Amino acid sequence: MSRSVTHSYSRHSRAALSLLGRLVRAARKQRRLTAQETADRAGISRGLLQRIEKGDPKCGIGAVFEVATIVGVQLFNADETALAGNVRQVEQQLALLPKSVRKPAGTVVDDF
Amino acid sequence: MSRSVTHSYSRHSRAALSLLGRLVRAARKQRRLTAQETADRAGISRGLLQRIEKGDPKCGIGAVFEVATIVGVQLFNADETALAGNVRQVEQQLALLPKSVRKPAGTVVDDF
DNA sequence: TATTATTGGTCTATATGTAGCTCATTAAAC
DNA sequence: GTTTAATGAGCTACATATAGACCAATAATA
Repeated sequence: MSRSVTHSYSRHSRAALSLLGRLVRAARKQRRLTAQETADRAGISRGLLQRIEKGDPKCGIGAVFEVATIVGVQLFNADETALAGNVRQVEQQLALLPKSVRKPAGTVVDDF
Repeated sequence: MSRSVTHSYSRHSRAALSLLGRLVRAARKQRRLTAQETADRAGISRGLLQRIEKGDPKCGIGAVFEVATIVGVQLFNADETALAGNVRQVEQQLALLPKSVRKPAGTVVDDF
């Protein structure tokens, strides 16, 4: 029962998903890696790799990032060390922000 | 039966996951958005948002990208129109590549 | 200080993602 | 032209991600 609620994704999200999938596919072929071979290296099934390259929103983000890493698609346009640095940077930035967000009093949705 | 095979992720993937989660959290607080409010807008549960901000690899990439979009975290350091352009660009790049990757004859793993 | 929205954690039931096959089609290598 | 690896798609069973509740601890406001 309880009919499945199909959620829709924003145009931006779909575009990003599609781009990432195509980037993976292009990078994989440029490196002359077989779908099966790539899937094996990533520890996933070939079917899942197909969905990833198709931009399926329901794929685990860990699997997607792993494949991207394997075929050499840079995430965040940042190399290895840059990532760690960014993490620390955002960490400090977070420390300055209040622990919990709380609406002052009568809060109108002034978000634009 | 069939004991669950726990797969491990590369350092790079984990770093990227962690960074994305922290970026989302920082961006959400800067915009003074409640966890519940953000989850509602993204059409997901508050629990899932918590996992996303924690960098859980098992979250659906669609949900992650949707949340990132909502709180204003740029994916690929590219704006809306740039994404569509990139998709077409990679599309053309793909058209030039062979349809299927096939190993010549005796193929040694010369990948580095 | 008192109040209470916000958050983090846990738990359960259900929906669904994933692996692991199968088969048909395609296209690279010979 | 022939061979056959590579791909795309579909299927089932199992593992698990997710929603949605709950509660306790925290911290922002008054």
